[in-house]
Amino acid sequence: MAKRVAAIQSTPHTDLLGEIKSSFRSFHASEALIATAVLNDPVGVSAMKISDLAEHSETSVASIVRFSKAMGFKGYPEFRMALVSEVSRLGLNNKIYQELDSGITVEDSPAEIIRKISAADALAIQTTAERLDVESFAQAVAAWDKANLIGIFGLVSSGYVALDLQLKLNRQGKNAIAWSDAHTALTSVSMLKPGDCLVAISHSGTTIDVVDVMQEFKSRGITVILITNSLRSTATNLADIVLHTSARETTFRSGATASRIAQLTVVDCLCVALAQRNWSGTKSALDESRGAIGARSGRKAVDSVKASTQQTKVRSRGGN
Amino acid sequence: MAKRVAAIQSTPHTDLLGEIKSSFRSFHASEALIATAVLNDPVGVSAMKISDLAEHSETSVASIVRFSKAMGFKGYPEFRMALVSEVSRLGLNNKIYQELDSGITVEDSPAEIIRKISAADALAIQTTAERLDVESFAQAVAAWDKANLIGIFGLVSSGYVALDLQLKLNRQGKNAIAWSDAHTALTSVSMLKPGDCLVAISHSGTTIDVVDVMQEFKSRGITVILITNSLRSTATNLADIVLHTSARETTFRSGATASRIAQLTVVDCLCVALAQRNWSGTKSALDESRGAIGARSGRKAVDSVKASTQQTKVRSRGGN
DNA sequence: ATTGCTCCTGAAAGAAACTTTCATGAGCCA
DNA sequence: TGGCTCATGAAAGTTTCTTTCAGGAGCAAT
Repeated sequence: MAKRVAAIQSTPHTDLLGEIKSSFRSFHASEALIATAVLNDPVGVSAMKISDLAEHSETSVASIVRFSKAMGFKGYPEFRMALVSEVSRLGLNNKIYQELDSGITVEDSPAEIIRKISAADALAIQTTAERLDVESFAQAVAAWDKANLIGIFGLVSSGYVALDLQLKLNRQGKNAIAWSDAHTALTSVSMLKPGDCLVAISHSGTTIDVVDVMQEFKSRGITVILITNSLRSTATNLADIVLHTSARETTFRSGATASRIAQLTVVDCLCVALAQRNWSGTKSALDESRGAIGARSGRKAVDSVKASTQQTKVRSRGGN
Repeated sequence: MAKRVAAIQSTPHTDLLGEIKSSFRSFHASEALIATAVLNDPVGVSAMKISDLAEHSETSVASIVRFSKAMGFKGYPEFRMALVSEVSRLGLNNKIYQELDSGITVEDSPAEIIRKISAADALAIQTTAERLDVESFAQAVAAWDKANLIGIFGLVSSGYVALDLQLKLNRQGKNAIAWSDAHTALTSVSMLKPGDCLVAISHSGTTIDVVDVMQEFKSRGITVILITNSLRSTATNLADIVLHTSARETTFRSGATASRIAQLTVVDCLCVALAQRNWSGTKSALDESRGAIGARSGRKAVDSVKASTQQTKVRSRGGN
């Protein structure tokens, strides 16, 4: 038996019922009885305590404990948990990940709207992460690290990402400034010197203002980094380093939110990578800014529940 | 408490975590601690025996039994089974989730940083969507629809989300205005009349400026909608409608980006739901704003690649 | 066929997990 | 301030699970 146990124990029980089925030949009499009971009615068994199952399968509690251990579990409760999990998983995993492209219709309920949009957003992040060119990513971080000042340019929605990026960089003590319109950006062009960076953010990569700004900065020897969804556009041709987002827009989504969320993720990754690069230097700057905020937000309205709740959260963070 | 129990018992626990979240306001201190522990780490809790959970949540085993019964179960084992089932159904127990709390270390490669952060962001969206209270969501949409003017308030990072929301609402012809500091917001308070809405966006729900602004607007009979990550705070007690985001912050992420991404998703869902409500009316407004942008961005630099890119985008927008 | 061995099996003792009870003390209203 | 209600955790009580142990079936060798 020892061999069987070892073999099964190594697997993480992703297909418990299948395992039971395939091990069936090697079961002893009482084990076979138990296995049969489980396979015949997994849902029913998953609701039974050990003594019920013993009676139901016409064996004994001891045999069930042995059976559970033979299947690689610590005891019956663990086996039962896995069975519950399996039953639940199999019960519902039919209708998941379809319909991403189906868009939103007039008949969709609020719950459906939430599900569809969040799926689109999550997918945008995942595909962006998968397809992001690590080489370019590393180059961008290096360029930032080298720069004395980082200029950031984005229009409308992308402008909010630009502001966000400025905030993040400033927070770790990096000199950065965001512009949300071409005129301001062009007026400020002499602030940046060769060796500095311009980060341009544009979903389409074709908006004329973005192209104009990139051109002007590039002509002055400034490294131009572009964050865009387009694989090939006027802007991508112009940029020194291109970071692609991968977001599809769905019906009824004028605001290109999936795209902006993907941009935020890219920006976030870059900032963390930069921070990591200067780990020790960053830590103190972060702490300083946190301290400044904490002092203000904690002034009143701290009841005991909230305080202890927060504490729990902190602990669970570090815990596992 | 009996009333609460009865209400919950009638449901078959198809969305346990959502139930916990939406009942949160009615929980007592120790119940809130337990709920927080469960929501913060459902997978971890589902593996705990009652005494472990008591210790982890800093309460007692007795409180956990009471909590389980309050949620409509016979006892803790039944509650735990349901939690296991839920976790398995949602697929939360796969490896992406497990890695979340590992944080980012000095040794992580750029590829690892990208993977970890994108996983955290995607998860924030998914859990937020899963746990968002549909009832509150629908109420918020209805309140927006009714309002003549929607005020929006958020500080710093949340301020960008506020601006974004304003943009989205304006785009569909809805009168809305965003404020990024308390002084401006309070100065403008008389712009809103009873029946109008204030949307407050705050990750923690404790920042004093946010609370002040909410209080002032509420006292004037304005419906206050709050988007926050905190389950219970001064702000949640004050708000008429609370929409919860579910984002955990990881090491080295001062900017609370996962939280902001979750906020954006919520905002996006709300806007789409509102747009859907006024389908015909919206369509023309969207077309108008698209027309205005198109005219500008098409002015020059139209190579064939870019043109086809844009066409693809337009098609995908209108197409599905 | 009988002996002796192995190893499965279930009963019961022992351990662990869970539930109930009850005293305490915090919060609230008069 | 006093009396009330009610949430809370410690500990006793109950249920559920695990381990131990003795009985006995199967099998091989003599």
